[in-house]
Amino acid sequence: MIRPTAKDLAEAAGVSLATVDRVLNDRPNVSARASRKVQEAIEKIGFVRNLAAVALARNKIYRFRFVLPSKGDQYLLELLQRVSEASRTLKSDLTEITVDQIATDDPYQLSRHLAAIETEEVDGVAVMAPESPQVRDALSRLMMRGIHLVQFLSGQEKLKTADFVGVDNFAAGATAGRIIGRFLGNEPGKIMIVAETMVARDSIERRRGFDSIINEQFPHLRALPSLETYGDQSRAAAIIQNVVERHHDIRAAYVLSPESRIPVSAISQHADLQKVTVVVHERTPFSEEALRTGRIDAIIAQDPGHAVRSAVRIMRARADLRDPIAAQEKIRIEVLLKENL
Amino acid sequence: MIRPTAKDLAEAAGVSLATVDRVLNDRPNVSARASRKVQEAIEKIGFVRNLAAVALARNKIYRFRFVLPSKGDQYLLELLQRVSEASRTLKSDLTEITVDQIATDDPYQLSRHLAAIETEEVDGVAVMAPESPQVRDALSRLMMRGIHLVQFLSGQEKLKTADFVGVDNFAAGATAGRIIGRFLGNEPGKIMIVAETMVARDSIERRRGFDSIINEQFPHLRALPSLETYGDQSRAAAIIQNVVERHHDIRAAYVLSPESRIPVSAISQHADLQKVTVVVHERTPFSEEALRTGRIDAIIAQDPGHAVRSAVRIMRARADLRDPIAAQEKIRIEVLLKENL
DNA sequence: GTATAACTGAGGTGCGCACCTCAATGCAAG
DNA sequence: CTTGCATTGAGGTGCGCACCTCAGTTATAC
Repeated sequence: MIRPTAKDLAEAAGVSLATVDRVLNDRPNVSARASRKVQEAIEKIGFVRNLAAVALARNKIYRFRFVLPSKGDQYLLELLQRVSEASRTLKSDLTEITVDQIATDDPYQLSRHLAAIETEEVDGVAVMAPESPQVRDALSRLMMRGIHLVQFLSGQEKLKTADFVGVDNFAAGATAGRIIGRFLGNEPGKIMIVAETMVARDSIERRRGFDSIINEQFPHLRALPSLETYGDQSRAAAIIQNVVERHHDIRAAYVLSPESRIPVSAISQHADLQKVTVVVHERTPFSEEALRTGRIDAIIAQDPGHAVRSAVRIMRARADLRDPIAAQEKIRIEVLLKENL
Repeated sequence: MIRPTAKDLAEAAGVSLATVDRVLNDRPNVSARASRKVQEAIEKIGFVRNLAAVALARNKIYRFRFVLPSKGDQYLLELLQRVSEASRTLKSDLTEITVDQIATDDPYQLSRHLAAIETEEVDGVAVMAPESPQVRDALSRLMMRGIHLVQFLSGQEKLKTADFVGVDNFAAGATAGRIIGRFLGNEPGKIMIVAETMVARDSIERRRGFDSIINEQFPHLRALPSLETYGDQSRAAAIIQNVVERHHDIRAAYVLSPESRIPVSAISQHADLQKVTVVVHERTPFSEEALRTGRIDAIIAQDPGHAVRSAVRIMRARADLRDPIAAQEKIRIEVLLKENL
């Protein structure tokens, strides 16, 4: 037999096609005995469902939605591009992807937006938004309405019943710590730490991971308190100037936020910081170029293309009531140097 | 219109379904005018083929084959597992994957094996085998017989018409060089380099990449001539002992080969090499454990799971006469530290 | 025992497309 | 004009499965 079909399966199991269908699709009104006979026959003849036929017969269009921030810099742009790429590629797979750009830092607005998503119009939602109790509740309600949720690349407390796509930020921070610690060697010194804002849970976790490694493994180094740029170029220059004046042995800088353009520009322009080792997060056109030209020394990244595709695969699996393949969906913490860009 | 079908397309283009079919599948006997009308209608109504229906109608089973070495250590095992995983997952996608394990280091045997592959029984072949003129010819002949070839993770000269899955080994070596160079700091010292054999093109390219970085960027370090273990534990211990006796300032070790168990064990056991920085290639249960326990300092890796899935996607695309999505198929050179394992 | 619920089988339809046949039309060369 | 070939349309079949209906059967409760 070339490739057994459901009909062959029915024959092998000694039941009718209708019963095979009931078993395969978990429909009610099947006796334990019939179910067992079908299961055994599946093993015996090596029946494997033809997913193409399933998809065609179901004739279901999967509708997934990405909820992303409305403002950001290059990293957000990168992400949007990856989503629209995936959207194009997956159209032929009966999958339609839409993007909502929301002021995700306004919990009220975000919650309202999530509440307005209709169960009928969407099978899964991937949300990238900062932590807040209100948002967490809105996400829970979303799931209770039967919409599959993916917490996407963002620093929310993990909801037990939701899937998560992204890296462990504590580990990412620890990785940055290891890199900086090893790159600096044995001489003592201080490490400047810069973030857009320390309200973001991502940054907090990275900072904790970073500190844990520096304190344990590199006690001769000292990580300074986090500076916050609030995404403002001149403020960044000012606070960095201030720190440099107060500390004369700054040997490294670690940028916690995914958008590194503003802090790195400020650092590069400061005369006293030409020789510091700089580590940032996320690959963007800016950080890539900075790594090439030596303005920074390493990037800790998570591939946004992988992340998007992974989120879609997970939502797709959930929509089909399957479990995602965990091993395949793990997003790696990448360490990028000039040589492996 | 929910989702336009070929019938809708025919209507919009003002032609028959038969002509639409001819255009969509590049069949002969279509006038330029008809073809243009269909193309325009595709744009106009946003027609996208339903791949599930295509797959079902074609009812074609894709048969792909991996040709892998018959002997190896943990890295080979890892690879075999990933292939069999993919094989299981893809059965429902009408894709059957088989594995041939051949003494790939015997060009004659390998060539004969490749020559024996029938066009009828296989749509694509992924070959992992070392360089040799005879093998290269056999691969060319394979392609001329219409079988799609993927050069898989191996150090062959790239054939222009074949696809390649794997990393740039020169860059991988350079990355190792950068890591070791930065980890060692400014003090001068020597770097021991170990390989199973330097006949393998992978090792040669890595060595070249490594040297280029060390020589240019870290001139105070010196990379010693490559040692060859030939996969023999006692020989490894002996040659390493020999090198240690002749050089008293060895500060790092770099293992070129994918199988690192034997050289790293020898290094760990040597009293004078307890503090050297060790960098190896490929993640295996052994190298992972060694990184965790601090016996090695970094792993330069390429994810075998990704590689396998990528090879399959490429063979699938070629079998459908599509082009693979290059951006998605690029295998990254990963830098693994204890923190981002 | 009977009433009821739980199960089972037979059969049909349709998903969107590939692939095939056959007849009909157009067009150019001679 | 005829011959021959390229082009086009109409129509049909089948891929493997989901989903539906309805009649018939078996187990269970009372």
